[in-house]
Amino acid sequence: MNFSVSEENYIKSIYRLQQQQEVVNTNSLAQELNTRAASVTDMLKKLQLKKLLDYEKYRGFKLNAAGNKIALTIVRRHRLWEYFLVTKLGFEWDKVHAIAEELEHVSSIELIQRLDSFLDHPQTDPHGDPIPDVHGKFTPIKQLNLGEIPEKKSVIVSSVSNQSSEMLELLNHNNIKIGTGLRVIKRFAFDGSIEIKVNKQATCILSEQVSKNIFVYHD
Amino acid sequence: MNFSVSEENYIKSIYRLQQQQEVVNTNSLAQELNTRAASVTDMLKKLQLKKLLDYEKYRGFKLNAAGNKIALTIVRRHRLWEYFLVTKLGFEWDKVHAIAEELEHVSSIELIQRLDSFLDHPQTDPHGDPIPDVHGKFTPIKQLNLGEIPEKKSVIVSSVSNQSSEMLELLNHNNIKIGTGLRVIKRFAFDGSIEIKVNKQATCILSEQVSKNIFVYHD
DNA sequence: CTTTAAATTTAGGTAAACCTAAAAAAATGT
DNA sequence: ACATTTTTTTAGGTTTACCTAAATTTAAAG
Ligand SMILES: [Mn+2]
Ligand SMILES: [Mn+2]
Ligand SMILES: [Mn+2]
Ligand SMILES: [Mn+2]
Repeated sequence: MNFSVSEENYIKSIYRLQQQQEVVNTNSLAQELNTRAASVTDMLKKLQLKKLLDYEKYRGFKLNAAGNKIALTIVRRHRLWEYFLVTKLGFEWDKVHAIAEELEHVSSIELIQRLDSFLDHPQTDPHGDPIPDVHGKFTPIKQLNLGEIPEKKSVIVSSVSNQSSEMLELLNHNNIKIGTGLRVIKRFAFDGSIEIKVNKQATCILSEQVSKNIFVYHD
Repeated sequence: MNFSVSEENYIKSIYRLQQQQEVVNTNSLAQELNTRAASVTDMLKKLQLKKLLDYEKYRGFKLNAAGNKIALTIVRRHRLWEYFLVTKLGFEWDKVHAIAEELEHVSSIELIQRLDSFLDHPQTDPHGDPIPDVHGKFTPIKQLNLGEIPEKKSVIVSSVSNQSSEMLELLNHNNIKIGTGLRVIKRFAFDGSIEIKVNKQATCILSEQVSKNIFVYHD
């Protein structure tokens, strides 16, 4: 089947919200998509008619198996394009999302296959999020929150949940990116801030607000 | 200003038709866009309102300076993407047009600037058509038709006006592509066919139908 | 168990981009 | 010049994806 840009955006947003809430509700989807609840209801009916959605009036909704598969192909396209934009065209990570939001709707299957080969089958996008393969499969890295790593433990940055320019600026300043090795030196109970060593070199202090947005895995 | 996918497709098609006819008429545009005359009239009013078009009811229409500029940026995007698809992703030339037809509508200006740099500022697309620069300027190669090159003259293939798979197959078979050197050995008055030497090596016979679609410049 | 508040859906409407059929204008043939 | 054909426009629909405002359902509070 073939989907409109709007349908694809709805599907992807529902998928995203499902990572947090088992069942999605109308208002949160409306907020996510910058639209109104009434518009969401319209689209829900359409997606249900196309058999991508489990939906009961007033009770919330979620993607069924078919819907999930579609969502994963869109996520795959989005993240491959983001990877392309950063590694080949030299964009900073905070600039790629909006562009990938458009590119992800280009529908050629062969295009994505070839792009994937050209990029050497990357496993994660510039924000550390996993890229599903052609069949929608991916290995979710088990994410530990830097805010909860105890002192003296060494970890590697796997992803960052806040992908704003401000966050990027802060991380760049401290030479932290996806794949960087960190060691928690000291935790300050007073404000939740932590002192860390970056790549076995410089140390720096991160506020709790920052460390909560950084996800890591064990060394 | 910002244009819809539909508006951009109309603008580009009008531009294309203007290369052949000074003033464009409703029916030919409808045919070009696979739509109906009434739909074209609707869009003409809109483009006129947006001041991109010189248009007088029943009298035909053409892009004004502003419209032309827009057209050239869309052509630029289209051809850069085609070049990317062929040189980086390894597509054959007959497969890229439809995909570029979608990619050309991705609106980021920085994307196209960076893509252009990444590709090393190519001058022509895979079909030999010139790629306009950021300001819409390009040097139109003066096109000679292979069907009119006299015997014993050597030329270089600059573009091919029929970009079908069938044409590609025939050219591939004879090792002819953009940039290939050709020498006209003999012209046969009987059917307009010509014997040519390809890259100073093998010779082959091209029908008039084929040679008319190949454009060349002097060695 | 009501009453009130919040979430969701329905009703009815708009704009973009299409369409068919009919009317109007321009071009053509004799 | 006038009738006929062709081209183009207008009139009036449709579909998609939005919207606001009102009605309905569910959840929360007293
Ligand atoms: Mn999108
Ligand atoms: Mn991402
Ligand atoms: Mn297009
Ligand atoms: Mn081309």
